[in-house]
Amino acid sequence: MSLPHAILTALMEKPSSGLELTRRFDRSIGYFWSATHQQIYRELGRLESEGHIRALPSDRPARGQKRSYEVLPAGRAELARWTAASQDPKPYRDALLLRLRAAAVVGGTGIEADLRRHLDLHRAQLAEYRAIEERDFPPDRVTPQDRVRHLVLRAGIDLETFWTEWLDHALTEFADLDGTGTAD
Amino acid sequence: MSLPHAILTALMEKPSSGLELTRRFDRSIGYFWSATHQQIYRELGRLESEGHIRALPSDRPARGQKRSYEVLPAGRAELARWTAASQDPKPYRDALLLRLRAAAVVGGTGIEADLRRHLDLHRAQLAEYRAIEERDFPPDRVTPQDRVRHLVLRAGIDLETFWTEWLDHALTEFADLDGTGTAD
DNA sequence: GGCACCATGTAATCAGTTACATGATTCT
DNA sequence: AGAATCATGTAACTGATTACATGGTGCC
Repeated sequence: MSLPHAILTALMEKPSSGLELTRRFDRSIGYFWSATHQQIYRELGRLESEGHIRALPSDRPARGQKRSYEVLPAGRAELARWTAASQDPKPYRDALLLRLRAAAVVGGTGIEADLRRHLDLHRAQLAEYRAIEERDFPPDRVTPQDRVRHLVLRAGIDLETFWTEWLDHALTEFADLDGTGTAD
Repeated sequence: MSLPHAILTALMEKPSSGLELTRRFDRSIGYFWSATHQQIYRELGRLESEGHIRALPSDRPARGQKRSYEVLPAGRAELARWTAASQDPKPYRDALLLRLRAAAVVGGTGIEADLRRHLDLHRAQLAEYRAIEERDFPPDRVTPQDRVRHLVLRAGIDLETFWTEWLDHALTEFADLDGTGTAD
């Protein structure tokens, strides 16, 4: 039950239409909570019917017409409640690690090319995060809000750093294995 | 489409019944691909009807009776195919980072207790992984299979290390903020 | 017989993905 | 008028979660 709260957060930061939200989910928010436009429109409908958000009065309701939303007090209260509530971490799932374990059991080195591809993707993501850090978080002018946001970005940077290092290490291991034989 | 392959991998390592698989998913495999017994039984049925696995001949089919499965050649081939196929990484989702961003916008420190709880959980997981590393991966006797498995375990250890460090850092940031005021 | 535990399932629901549909606006 | 793009949706499906149901075995 996180998507509605992701949308509430985004709308608190700045009232937006569905498409604008979609674009923002492709950038900042999507870095840790991705969503497609279909999900977003469906959820905007729910949030409105629950009284958590409302369309800006200036926007008349019509298909193909832009409709921007803002958060109502009830929505803000719900967001604060959810933020403070205790939540168990979701069970972790990682297809790449699973595939590596599978590769160990079927004895395949066919996964190597994809490891390299993932390494490139993570390197690119890391570079993007670092660019954001330089642009948006200069050492001076740090409000409490800025510090929390920087903390979140730091998690992204450190995670991508971990993956690039791990994949790099994995690839050298595989290079070794190819030399000594991998068949079961 | 990873659960069937997770089950195939587990069954390749050792033929098992549904409940035994469930227990193994609570331990080793579940560390990067969790599944409940309901999912597992459903998937075992599918895999059997597709001819990827079969019940061991010794087990007669009856409700409440143990039924162990083994992987057939077709299942092994499917697993090898899937292992070598290219797959895009799934979009990342992390509720805790989302909540932190939400906290920044509603100005709440109520999330602190849960950060501490998550820190404890990650510390415990890290300790468990390290224990497994010491028990199952002594420096000597390293077959290629062992090296790949160690690599996977290393990913788990490094990820948990990252989270404990990050959460620790986050908590000190929050301690600072409480001193200077966090309200928006 | 009653209870705990082993073992296998069914059903309902929910969140996320994929494919497709439709209207409005702007540019040529 | 046609094409591109902006903008909002519908529908079908898949995977995962939650709650519940049922039978079997061993033990007291």
